[in-house]
Amino acid sequence: MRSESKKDMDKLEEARNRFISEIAKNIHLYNITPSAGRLYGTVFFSKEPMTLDEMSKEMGMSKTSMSTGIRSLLEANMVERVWERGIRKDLYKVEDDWYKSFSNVFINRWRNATELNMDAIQETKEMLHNLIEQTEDEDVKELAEHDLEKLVYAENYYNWLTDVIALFETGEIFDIVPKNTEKHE
Amino acid sequence: MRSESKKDMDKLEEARNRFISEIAKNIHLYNITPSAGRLYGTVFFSKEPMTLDEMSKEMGMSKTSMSTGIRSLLEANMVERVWERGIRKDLYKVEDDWYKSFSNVFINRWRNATELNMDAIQETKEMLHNLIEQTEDEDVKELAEHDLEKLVYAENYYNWLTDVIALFETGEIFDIVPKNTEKHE
DNA sequence: AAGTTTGTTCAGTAAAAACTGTACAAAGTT
DNA sequence: AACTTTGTACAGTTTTTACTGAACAAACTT
Repeated sequence: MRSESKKDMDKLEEARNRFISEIAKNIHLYNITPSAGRLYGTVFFSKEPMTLDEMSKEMGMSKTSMSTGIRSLLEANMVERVWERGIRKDLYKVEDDWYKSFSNVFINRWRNATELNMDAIQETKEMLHNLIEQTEDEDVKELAEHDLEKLVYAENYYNWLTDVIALFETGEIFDIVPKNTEKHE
Repeated sequence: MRSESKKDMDKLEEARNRFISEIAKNIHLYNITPSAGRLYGTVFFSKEPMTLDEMSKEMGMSKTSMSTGIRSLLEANMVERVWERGIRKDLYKVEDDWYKSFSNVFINRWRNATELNMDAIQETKEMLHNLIEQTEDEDVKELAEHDLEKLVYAENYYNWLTDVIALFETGEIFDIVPKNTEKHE
C-alpha cells in the first residue's frame, strides 16, 4: 500500500469520525450511551453488515461491550440483524429507514411513559375519592379535592399526548409532513 | 390534632406519592433525574409556591440538591419562579401549561440535536468532497462516494424532522390534535 | 456598618453506570 | 463424541454522576 493511499484512508476515517462523534453526542435522546452511539456510526458507514468481532476490532473495545451495545440499538430498532449464507456469526446493519427508527423510538418511549402515568393517575384518583368519602377532616377533604382537579388536568394532557403519539403510529404524520422533502431552498 | 386527621393526612400523602413516584420513574424522558422528578411532584401538589427550604424539608434532602434540581426543572420550562409581596425567598411553582412544557422540551432537545447533526453532515460532506477531488486511490474514492450518498439521505431525514419540530414550535400541532380533548369515550 | 438571610460554588464522598475479562452455554464442525 | 466457534452472564473494576456540608457572595435588615 502506498503511503499516499494510507493518508487518504486516514482522511476518510477523519471525515467519518466527524459525523460519528456528533451522533455519539446526541444519541442520549434515544436513551443510548455515547459509546453505543459510536458503534451505531461505525456500522452506519460500513459497506457490509458487521460481526461483533469486527466491531470490537474497529472500536478497540471488548466484544462484551459490542454485545450489550448492539442489543440496546436493536431494542431501539436502530439496527437490525441480517443473515448471510455461509456466515455463522451474527451480522448487523443499521435500520435504513430512519423515519421508522425515529417513530419507533418516539412511540415506544412516550407511549410507555404515558400509559404508566395514566395508570398512576387512575389509582391516585381512586385513593383520593375514597379519602374524600370517608374523612371527617375538612382540611384534608379540601386538599384532596384540589389534588383531584390537578389530576383531571393531567389526564386531559395525557389524552392529548396519546393522540399525538398516534399520529406517528398510524403514519398519518407523513401526510402532514411529507417524507421526501428535498433540501430546503 | 386528632389522631384520625393524622391518619387521613397520611393517606393523602400516600395517594400523592403514588403519582409522584410514577413521574420520577418516567421523567428521564425530559433528561431530568428521578430525584428532581420527585421534586417536581412535590411542588406540583403544593397548594402554594414553595421555597428551597420548604422543598428541602419536605424531600428530606439538602438545600444544595433542591437548588440544582430546581434549576434543571427551570431549564426544562417545567417549573417557574414566582414573586410574592413581602417574601424574600425564591418561590417556585410548576408551569401549569403542560402542553407548553412538553412542546418546549420536545422542541429544545430535538432542534438542538438536529442542528448539530446537520452541521456535522455539512462538514463531513465537505471533507468527503475534498477527498474525492484530490485522491488518486480509486477504492477510497468509491468509499467516499458511498458515504456521501448516506449523508444525503440523513440530510433529508433531518429536514423532515425539522419540519416536524416546527409543528410544535408554531402551535400548528394544536390544530391537528386539539388540546381540549375530553376523556376518551 | 455589623449582622442576617438566602442561594450557589466547590471539594469531597457516596451511589450508579459503563466497561472488561473470565467462564460458560449453545450451536457448528470434525 | 471431541473440538471449535460464537454470543452472553457475571463478578470485579473503572469511570461518571448525584448528593452533601462547608464556605462564600449578594442582598436585605437593623
